[in-house]
Amino acid sequence: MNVSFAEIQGSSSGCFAKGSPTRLVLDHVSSTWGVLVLGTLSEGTRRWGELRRDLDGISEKMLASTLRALATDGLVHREPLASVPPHVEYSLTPRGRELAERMMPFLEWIATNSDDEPL
Amino acid sequence: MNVSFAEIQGSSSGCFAKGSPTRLVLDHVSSTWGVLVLGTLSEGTRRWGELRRDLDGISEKMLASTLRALATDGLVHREPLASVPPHVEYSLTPRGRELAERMMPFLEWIATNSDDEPL
DNA sequence: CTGTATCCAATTCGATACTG
DNA sequence: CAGTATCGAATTGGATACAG
Repeated sequence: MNVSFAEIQGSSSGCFAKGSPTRLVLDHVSSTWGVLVLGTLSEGTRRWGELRRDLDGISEKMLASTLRALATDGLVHREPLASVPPHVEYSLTPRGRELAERMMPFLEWIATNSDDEPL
Repeated sequence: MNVSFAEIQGSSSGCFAKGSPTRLVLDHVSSTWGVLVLGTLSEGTRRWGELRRDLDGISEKMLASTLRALATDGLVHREPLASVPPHVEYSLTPRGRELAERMMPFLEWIATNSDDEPL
């Protein structure tokens, strides 16, 4: 391993500590829907209704709060279109794309190693 | 991005779907304490009491259930030592180490990009 | 020392209904 | 279409006490 966990933690004194900004982002991103929203948006821009369909099983409440959290963290961009009927488009910010890229190898490993492996 | 989210999802038909083994592991690993336990164990073997001290703020209940979940997933190895007083050592399995390695770039990015960045 | 059991508070989440 | 408001159910999480 080229970077140790201790080094990461030490890099900003008590990072991942309860209440730290780092920890907040970690919580947002590592939540069930956070991961799936970021993954879906990594495919491209989506409208509210599309996200709701793609993320099968998500409630409107969770979709709203997940998007708001990620937008606040500067990972997701919200673009309201001045049209009738109203449309809003969601996409990853450059930061969001960076994060999503680093998340993929991780998700890929889980997908290929956790769907049937015995123990 | 070299691997798309859609490809990952499609790779095992409905992976990350609610109730799938993949989703279970994702939930365990992406929980607050799951990440921190894996990170700490990536530093080396730890005893129960050491983990409790290192993971400041964790309750015995959460430590127990997190360790049990990760052990069930085959990511953490539990080694009871036949001694008095009793000792138990926890360490990452080979699979756990693989996962931890893939988690590090991700954690590193959050640590360096989310501790002060404005927006 | 290493846990398990229990109780209780706090939070999360989903379903539904409703607004701009 | 794109949300917000509200309520209740379910889950999570912590503190404490206790057992092997």
